[in-house]
Amino acid sequence: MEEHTQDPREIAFLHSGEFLRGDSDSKDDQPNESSEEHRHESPIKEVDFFSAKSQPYDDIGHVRMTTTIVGSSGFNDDLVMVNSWHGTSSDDGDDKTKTKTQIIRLKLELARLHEENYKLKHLLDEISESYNNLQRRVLLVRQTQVEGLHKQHEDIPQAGSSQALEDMNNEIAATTLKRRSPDDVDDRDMHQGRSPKTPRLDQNKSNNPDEQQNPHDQLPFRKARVSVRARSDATTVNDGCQWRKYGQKMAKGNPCPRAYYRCTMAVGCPVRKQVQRCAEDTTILTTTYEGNHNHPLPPSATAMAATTSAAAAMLLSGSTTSNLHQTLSSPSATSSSSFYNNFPYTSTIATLSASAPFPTITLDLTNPPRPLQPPPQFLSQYGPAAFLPNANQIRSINNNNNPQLLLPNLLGPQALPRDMVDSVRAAIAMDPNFTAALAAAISNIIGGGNNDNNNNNDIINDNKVDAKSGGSSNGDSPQLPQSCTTFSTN
DNA sequence: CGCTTTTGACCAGCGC
DNA sequence: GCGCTGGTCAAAAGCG
Repeated sequence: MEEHTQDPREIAFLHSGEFLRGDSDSKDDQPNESSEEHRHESPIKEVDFFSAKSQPYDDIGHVRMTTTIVGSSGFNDDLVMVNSWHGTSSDDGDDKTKTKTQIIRLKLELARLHEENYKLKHLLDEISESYNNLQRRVLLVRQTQVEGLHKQHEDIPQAGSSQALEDMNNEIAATTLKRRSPDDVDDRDMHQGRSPKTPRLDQNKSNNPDEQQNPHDQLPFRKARVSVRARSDATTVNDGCQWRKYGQKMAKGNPCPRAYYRCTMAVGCPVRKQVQRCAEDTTILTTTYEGNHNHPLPPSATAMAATTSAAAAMLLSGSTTSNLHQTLSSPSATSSSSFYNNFPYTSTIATLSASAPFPTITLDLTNPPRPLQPPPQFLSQYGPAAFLPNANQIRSINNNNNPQLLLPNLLGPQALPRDMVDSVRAAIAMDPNFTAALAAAISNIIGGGNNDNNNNNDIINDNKVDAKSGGSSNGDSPQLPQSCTTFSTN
C-alpha cells in the first residue's frame, strides 16, 4: 500500500512542472520533499525532451505528457492519470493494480527516455565536434591555399586557372583595401557617429598594417552581394522587408534603369538592394542585396534574409570565385559536378562572379526546377542539407590546388562511407545559415516551384499594389499573403 | 503632415 | 587631366 500513497505524489510532481524543467536542479528547488520523493526525481530530471516550450499542459492544467506512454502501452493512461491526480479513481483492487502497472510503465518509459536523451546528447557532441573540426580544417586549408597561390604566382606566372584564382584573390583584396563599400563606411560611420558623407577614400587607405598584411583576416568584413534573378512584371520583389528608394540610374548597356533601395525597417540598417531588369529579357528582374540587417526581421523576411545571408556567407567563406555554374556544367568538371548533376533544382544554383567589383553570388530562379515534384525519398535519404550547395563544395570546385579539400559527390553514398557522408551532412546542417537557407530554398521549391510563373508569383510581390500606393516598395504589406518563398540575403 | 518617390547634382573610382 | 560610370545625396513633388 506504500506505493499506492506514492502514486498521487509522483503524478503531482509531474504535474507541478518540475518534470518539465528538465535537469535544472529540481532537487534544490524542492527542499521540503522527502527522500522518498527524491527517489523518483532522479530519472525524471534527466528527461529534458519535455522542455517548457512544449507546453504539455492542456487548458485545464492536466498533464499531457502521456502521449508516448499511451503509444507504448496501448492503454488510455492519460485518462487514468488525470483521474488519479484528481483523486477520482475508484478504490477497488483493479484500479490499484492498474495504477501500479502504470507507475512501473512510467518508470520504464522514463528510463528509456533517459537513455535516449543520453544518446542524443552524445550524438550532438559528436556532431558539434565534427562541425568544429570541419570548420578548423577549412580555415587551415584556406590559409594554405592562399599561401600556395602566392607562391605559385611567383613561380608560374601563367598557371591557367591558378592565375585566375590569383587574380580573383588580388581583386578581392584590392576591393577590400582600396574600395571599401560605402556601406562599410556607413556602418563604421554610424558607429562612430560620423556623417556618412565622410570621405571614403581616407578610410579605404587603411593605415592598419594588419589589414594590409593579411587580407585574409578581413574575410568577414568583405562585402558580398547576392543577386537574385526571377521573372516578374513587378517593379521589385517582395522579400518581407521595407525598402525606400533613394536613387535611380541608367546603367550602361541596359535600357532599363537601375533602382536603388535601402532598408527602412530600422534606422541605420545598412542593407541595400538594387533592382534592375535584364536587358536581354525584360521579364527577368535582378535584385542585388548587400549588407546585413541590424534589426529583427519579420517572419516573411527571415527566409530571404537567411538565404541571402547564407549565400553571402558561402561566398565570403570561399576564397576564390569563378563562374561556378560554368565550371559545374563542364563535362570535365570534378566529381563535385555530379553533385549538381544530382541536384534536382538547378534553377537555384548559385553563380559566382569574379568580374564584379564586389564578390557576387547570383541565385537564378528564372528556370523551372527539373523535376515536377520534389523527390521525397531524396530528402528522407540524404536530409535537407543535401539540397544545398555549400561552401565546402564550392571551394572544392574552385580549388584544384588542394585536392584534400575536395568533397566528392555527397549524393553518391557509394562514393563515400556512409558515416562520413552523414558527418558532413550533419556538420552542414548544424550551420544555422545553411539550414535557414535550406528552409527558404525548399519552401520556395515546394511552394511554387512547379510552375515558373507561379513560382515567381510567390517570390515576387506584384507591385500593382505598390503602384497604387504611390509606388511604394514596401514589401511587408500585411494584407498581402506573406510568402516564405522569397529568395536571397544578408 | 509624414512618408516615399523622383530626379538632377555630386562624388569617387577607373580607364584612356 | 578628362570623361565615363556607379553610387549616393537631397530638394522638390506626390500621395494618403
